[in-house]
Order: sequence, then C-alpha cells, then structure tokens
Amino acid sequence: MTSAPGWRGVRETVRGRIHARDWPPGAAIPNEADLATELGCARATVNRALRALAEEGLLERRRRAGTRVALRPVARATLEIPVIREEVEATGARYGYRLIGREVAPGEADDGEWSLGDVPALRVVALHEADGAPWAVETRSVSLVAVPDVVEEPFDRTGPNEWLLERVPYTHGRIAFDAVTAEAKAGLLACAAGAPLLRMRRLTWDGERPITSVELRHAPGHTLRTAL
Amino acid sequence: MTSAPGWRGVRETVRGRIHARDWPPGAAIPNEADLATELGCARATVNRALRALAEEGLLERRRRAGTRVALRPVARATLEIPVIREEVEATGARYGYRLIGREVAPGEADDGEWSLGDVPALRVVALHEADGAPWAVETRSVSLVAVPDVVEEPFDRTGPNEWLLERVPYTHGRIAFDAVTAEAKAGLLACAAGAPLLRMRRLTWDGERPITSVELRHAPGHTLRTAL
DNA sequence: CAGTGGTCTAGACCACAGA
DNA sequence: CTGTGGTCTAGACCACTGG
Repeated sequence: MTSAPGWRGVRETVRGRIHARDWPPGAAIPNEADLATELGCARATVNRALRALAEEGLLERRRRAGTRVALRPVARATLEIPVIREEVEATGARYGYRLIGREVAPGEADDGEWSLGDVPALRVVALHEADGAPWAVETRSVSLVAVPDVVEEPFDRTGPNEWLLERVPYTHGRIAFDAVTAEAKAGLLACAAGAPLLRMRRLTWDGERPITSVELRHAPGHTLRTAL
Repeated sequence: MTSAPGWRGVRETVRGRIHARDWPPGAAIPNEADLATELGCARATVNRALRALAEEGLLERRRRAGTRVALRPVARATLEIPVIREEVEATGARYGYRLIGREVAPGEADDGEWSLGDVPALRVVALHEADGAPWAVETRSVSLVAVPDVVEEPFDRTGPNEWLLERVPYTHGRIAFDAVTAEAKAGLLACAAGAPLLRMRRLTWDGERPITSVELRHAPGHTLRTAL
C-alpha cells in the first residue's frame, strides 16, 4: 500500500485511507510513532506528511488529543492576485495601459473601511486594456506620508502597482470582492451603466502605516478562477 | 536581531532583512548552511523557515541556483469557502433554509464548463437566509451516477452541501467567481432584476467522475473578504 | 561536474492539554 | 500526570541544474 516513498508517499497513503473511509470523518488516526513503525520510516517523515494534510484542512491535529480526520474539510481556494499586465498577457492578449486621471489630494478619500484615512495622497485613475478592449478600471490612492517619492512619478506609461511592488515593502493587507454596477465607469469600460462588474478592493499597510488603497472594477464577464 | 528562537525566529529574522532591503528584491541570499552557522542553529531549522517564506511567495528557491528574494511577491488571498450555515451564524445571524425546487433530471444541465455533463442528476434549488432575509440562492446538481443514494434525500430541512461533505469524498474541484444580475432570481432574493450579484460556481470530482455542480447567487451587497 | 536545496534518519527534549 | 504533537539537532545521501 505504501506506493511512493518519502513523505509524499506517506501523505498519499494516508489520504487514500481517508478517502476510502478506512478512517472516516471524525475518527482518530494512529499517532505518529505508530504510523512511522507501520510504514517503515522515521517519525519526522510521518510528521511532515500529516502536517501537510492538516494544512490542506483534511486533518485536525491537537497535542495530547492526537490527530483526527476533519468532519468538514473546509474548502480553501487560493486566489493568486497577479500584476494586471501579467494577468492580461497570460491570456495571450496584448496589454495596454492608459492614464485617465492623476491628482494630489490633501486627504479624506472617504471610502470608509477601504480608504487610507485622512492623509494626503496621490490619486490615480487608470484603464487597463487587453488587445485594445477595456479590461479593468483602477482607482488608486497612495499615501504621501508613507511613500513621499510617489509624487515624482507620472504613471503615464505603467501603473502604480508594478512601481510599488518593487519599491515599497508591506507587512499585511485586506482584500475584498463584491459585485457592483458600472455606473460612472461605464464609459471607460464601454458597457451599459447597469452592467454587473466584479470589483476588488485592497488596502495595504506597512506596520501601522497605510500605504495604498486600490479599487479595481473589471469589465463585464470577468471571472476569477482557481482550483480547489 | 535573532529575536525569537526556533524556526519561526529564523523566519522573522529573514523576513526582517527582506523588508529592510538588506536583501533587496531579486538578490540572492546566503545558502542554508551559511545561514545556519550565522544564526546558530541546524540547517534543517533554516530549511523549515525558508520553505515557509517560499510558500508565502516571498522567496524563490531552486536547486543549485540558490534562494532569491522574489521580484514580485505575488499576492495570495486564501478564501475559505465555509458551509453556508456556519458562514451565516458566524455573523451572529440566525440561519434559515428553504427548499424551492427539487427534481430528478435525466441529464444535460447545459451550463457548459460548469455542468456535470450528460448524466442523470438530482437538481435542487434552495434559498439560504440570515435572520429571515435572503442570503443566497443555491442551484445544485448532484450526479446520480456518483451518488445514487442522494435520491432518497428530501433536502427539505438542510441543504445538499452539508449532506455531501460528510458522506461523499472528492479529490479535486474547480471554482469561479463573477458578477451577474439577479434576473430570474430577483424574486427569491427580494431585489431588483438588475441588481448586481456576486456569483460563485463550483464543480467537484472524485477522480474522473463528476460529483456535483453548484451555483450560488448571493444577495446584493455580499462581500467576500480575506486577509492578505 | 559540483554546489544547492530536498529529504530522511535516529534521537532527544519540550509544551501542552486531556484524562 | 502522561501521552501526543512540535520542534531541534547532527549527520547523511540524493536530485537537480547551472556553470
């Protein structure tokens, strides 16, 4: 039954037993030492395999209590949020960028939870295109407190995202997706005002300091995909 | 600088050097053996730390070539797709479930990429509620080939999701999010026909066999959030 | 070919929580 | 208190790949 060797082999062996309901949901599985003996490897190898399955959500591990098969394997979808240029080019299309607006604002973008707060910021509006067709409208604010150098950048050839990624480190962020209608952005996206759009909002910090906020409204029909 | 001990300490030390641009984007960092010597720990400990940072996307590791700081730390947002009951109850609201329709269809759901294909299936339409207000409309098909027992289930008190999770194992799946208008579902969701909705579609397999497909149209304003 | 990360081992100690 | 996972170590061999 021990098909492949190594920790991946152990992982697949265990996964197989769970899938086959040898170890049904909620059941406890043998401890690491016993499994190591049974499978003829070191405990560290079993540990590596079980840890991987726990990270997948298939197992629940607790000290002293042991390892159990998860009752509800929580589905985890990992979305990769790429730089838009690369996202577009990955589809085989030619990427285009157009700067729509750029201004220095003294503060208060007033988008509540998704704004930088009351700090002076550079605000940029830009259109991303794929083969000349609208792909997404980007509305961005970059804090002049955290990133003073940004005022020197015209952003007329490339967007703020690529520029920031390579220069400004961040520690954490918050991201959200929802559906909105195009409304004022309908012109830029060449769609009806009532067209449903997938919107992404993101806010990024470096420690306590907010760095940048961005709202992306994708063209109608845009789909976010991932494996499960 | 070596604050905490253990592999987490090593991880944070390295993270700190990257963040401080001691090791700028694209630069190679010392090899594991050297780092272990410098930090006074075993190579395995360094390996554990660097592997964690690589999984985060902060480092790129290749044999022989060594470890480099990623040029573009690709943002990864991990969405947890919970059972709807738990999602609703996590907001503090009371969960409600209403079965809208249930039928055995001979085949051909015809949603292209997101359908089970031409297999007999149980089709269920249900409404999920939070404190009596519409939360999401679920449109589901369950393959009668893969899950024959499902025809016995009335699904008048709980939805197919919870039932399936505890009984039917799966190996992989595909998931997508986009924005659509309410249209025919406006009545159930108590909103305008033109209201923008966040839609999730999912298709699940066990090996080669499709198990179930589901489309979820959330009530207007629904937002998918995660940390970054 | 040779240096790097990838992995395995055998053993040890520790932190934690359950009985 | 005691068993379990969590972690660390020192050493070893291997697989891959860049020069």
